[in-house]
Amino acid sequence: MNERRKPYPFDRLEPKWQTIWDETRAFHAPNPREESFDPSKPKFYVLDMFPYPSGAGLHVGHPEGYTATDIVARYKRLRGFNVLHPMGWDAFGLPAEQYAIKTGQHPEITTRDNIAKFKTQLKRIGFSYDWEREINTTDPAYYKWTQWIFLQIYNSWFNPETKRAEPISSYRGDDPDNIRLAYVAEVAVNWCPELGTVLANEEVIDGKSEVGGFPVVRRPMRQWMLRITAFADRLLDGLDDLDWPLSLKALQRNWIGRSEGAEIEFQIDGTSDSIRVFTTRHDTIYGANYMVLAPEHPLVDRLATEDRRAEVAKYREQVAAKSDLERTDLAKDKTGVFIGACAINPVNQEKIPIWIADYVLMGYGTGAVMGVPGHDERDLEFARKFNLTVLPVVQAPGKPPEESIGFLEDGVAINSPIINGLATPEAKKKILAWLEEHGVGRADVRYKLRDWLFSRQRYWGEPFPIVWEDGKHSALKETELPLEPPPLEDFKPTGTGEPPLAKAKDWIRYSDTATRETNTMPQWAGSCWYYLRFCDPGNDKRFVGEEPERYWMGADNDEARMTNDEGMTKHEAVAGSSFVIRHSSLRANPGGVDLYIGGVEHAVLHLLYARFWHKVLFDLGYLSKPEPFQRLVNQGMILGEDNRKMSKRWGNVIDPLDVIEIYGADAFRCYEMFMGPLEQMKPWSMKGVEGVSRFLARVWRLMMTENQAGEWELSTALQDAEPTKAQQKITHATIKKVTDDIEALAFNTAISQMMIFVNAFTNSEVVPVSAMRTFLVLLNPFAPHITSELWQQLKSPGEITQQSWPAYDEAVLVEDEVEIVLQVNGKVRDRITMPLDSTSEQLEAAARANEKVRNAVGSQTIRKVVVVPNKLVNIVAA
RNA sequence: GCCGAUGUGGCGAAAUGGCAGACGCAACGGACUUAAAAUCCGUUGGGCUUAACCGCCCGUGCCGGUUCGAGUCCGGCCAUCGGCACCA
Repeated sequence: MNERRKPYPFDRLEPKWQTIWDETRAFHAPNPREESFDPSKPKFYVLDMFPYPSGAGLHVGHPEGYTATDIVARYKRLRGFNVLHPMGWDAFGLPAEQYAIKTGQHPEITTRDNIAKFKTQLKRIGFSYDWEREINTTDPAYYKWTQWIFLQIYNSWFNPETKRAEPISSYRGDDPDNIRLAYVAEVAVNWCPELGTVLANEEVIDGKSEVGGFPVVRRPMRQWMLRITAFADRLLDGLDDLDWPLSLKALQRNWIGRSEGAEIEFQIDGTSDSIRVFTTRHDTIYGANYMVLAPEHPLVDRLATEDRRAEVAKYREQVAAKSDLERTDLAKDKTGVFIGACAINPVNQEKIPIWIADYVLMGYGTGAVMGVPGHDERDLEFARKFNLTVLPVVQAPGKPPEESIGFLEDGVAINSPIINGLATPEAKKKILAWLEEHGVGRADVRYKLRDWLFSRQRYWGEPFPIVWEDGKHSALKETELPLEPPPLEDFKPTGTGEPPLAKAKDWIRYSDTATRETNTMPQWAGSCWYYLRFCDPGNDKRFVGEEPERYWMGADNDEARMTNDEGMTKHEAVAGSSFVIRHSSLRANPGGVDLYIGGVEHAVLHLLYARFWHKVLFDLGYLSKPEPFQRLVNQGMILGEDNRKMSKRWGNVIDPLDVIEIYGADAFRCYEMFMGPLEQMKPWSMKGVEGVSRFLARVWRLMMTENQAGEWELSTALQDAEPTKAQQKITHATIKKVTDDIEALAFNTAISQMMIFVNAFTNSEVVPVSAMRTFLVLLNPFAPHITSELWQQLKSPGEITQQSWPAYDEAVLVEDEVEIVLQVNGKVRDRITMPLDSTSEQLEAAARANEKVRNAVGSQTIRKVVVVPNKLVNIVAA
């Protein structure tokens, strides 16, 4: 069987150019003070979400985003930018550890092998990364600084006055451990028995672990938490000025889940205890005729009356036995028990019974709600189930009170003495004022966001730089970093919740009286700041040098420091004018990572966590900008040819290296970009790759022909000739279209235009070299290998990677004649050619004289004529 | 239920409110070839009409609106996908 004939020799020239780029450091981005640094060049930081190097190697999803950023990086270099385009490895994580448990091979070895494989594969696609900046989160020289940043967080608190993270030294209270941004707390955590570790809320999907899909149960444990909730408002406000997909901003906003309402205090009848509830509908308080506590609420034990105790205990047991999944699954049917005690409704002094029910969650608000069955679906369901009275207190527009039950929107208050007749917003204000006046309530804001559960019971992660003594934790000294994990033979989780590191008895012992923390950090820790490390990866004095950080992360002018998003939340500031000024100046002065492309799956994980760390480091004065990623784009998923998600199960997985073997890296890159819009989900098609490969082969044959001996040589059609007018026009039109499309990340249409260009030159007897050189530069970011080779074959000066991006001349694009569309009543009747810039009168006259127009108008009267110069004439007749 | 995205040929898709379907795939026809592959040239939304040319009608999920003119803007539905989900 003959070897499949290659349409052009990509198998030779692609490795050739990859070697040249490596050897000439073609894509090294110099830092300030480096010899080759050119201060006159503007910077551009274009970043990929660095991969977890799994054993399976690259799949076609990775290179989609990577190709997009590579095109932008190469394009920006040609436009004279100093481009930071780095790559690295997010290499701590469960798969390597689980593999280690199965095979006994140390995760370090697995990780090293996997990285080597990934790197080879990425290089084979021809990405223009600055490999001198490669980083690896499992490298002690890297995680030294992950640990160091953790200590910054540990040694900080959130000052509610300034709304900033500040060093713990500025705290004047008596128990600093209570207010640290990294703290230890006993909380009901997500415990995954199968994985033997706890997980963050963000890592639990439908009651199952995101990794592996194993069941997760609630279990109280002492764990490290990061106080991300303190930053909820700033994380929310910061989104406004970011150039991110709206859907992604919505995901984060949703996840943070801010709601404004009131906290109201209810006295417990016959005791001095009180219970606070949170509500967003304080205007409905007159309808509150019972109260519900979460079964885990700490006051339940105290408040339950003797005769109800057995019942209460039984219910609490039942609830505790349910997994999260069951608890939400059985959501339809309300359950609960009366605990015997009553509360007093502060507005009317009515005694209302207190229940516990699992539809109230301990984790949100105060773990207690006032039951307003008239205007809350869940409360209504509960009241109906247990035959509690239902009183309408908000009248729906156009409906009588009795039909307003179940009405959830804003209406008019009824059956509510203080606020009767008031529209909901006013009613809320008045009730709140009343509650405040009587000292039983205040305005309050609550979030769905929980503090970040930051410890894991794993081996393959960053150890905490923390020691324990007498039940108290303290930080390691900076000089003791990096703290490396102990060498372990047995990585298995203990199953008890005790971390594997606890098995290393020698390692744990810090001194005669102190022991090391044995938990490790979650996989997300390393990726929270890797984009900063890329700015200065070799620095062993600082996590990132000040000057490289200022240069690459954007702001070396004063304006940025003055216009950060901090100090006041937007919700407060919006009342004053300062917000408007700040808002516009932020927009005018973007910074940070200029373009960040990656999958949407990190919406409420990496992208939220990294923003949080960034803000802490910003507050502490280490960073130039309050936000890390100015512009973010999510690439769409690539499906299998059968339109299903690629998976082994369906046998529809495409291996990029197989594709490159047959069609070459350039064709692979171009096809991934030609498939459709970057952000869109789209199915793979081998036929499509073939089509793009044909296009590149046509580019090749435009300049090269095969001689008798089967060798490629320069085509004789190539000449130092002046391009014809038509050739010039198409060349300039292509420059314009490709330039605009790259800026808009519309790579599919850029490639279409280049296909049109090539089609126009195919079969030309004379192919002007100048037009070809221009074209090669345009195509270079997409297909860097073939264009580099052809550039050299054409004996062009220098390297193609060092050319400047062509400019187009608008004048060349101007036509002397234009086609005018003739419409009658909006329907196209004919097309005529007219001189450019014909007057409206000339166009109208030509239209009226046109035979097809006259036929279409017939005996009707012309009512109106719309003329769009150089475009169309529409005759309105009736 | 809430939030978000998407609906255009046989398929992937184009289209600053102004010629719907660019470009590519597939299909069909032709040239080259002993033949095939490769390559090049052409046709290709649906329908009606015509011997043929010509000519006409319909068409961007559905219904309505704004406009001289709507795939595009507005209102209301439907469907598919993604996220959140007893969040008070």
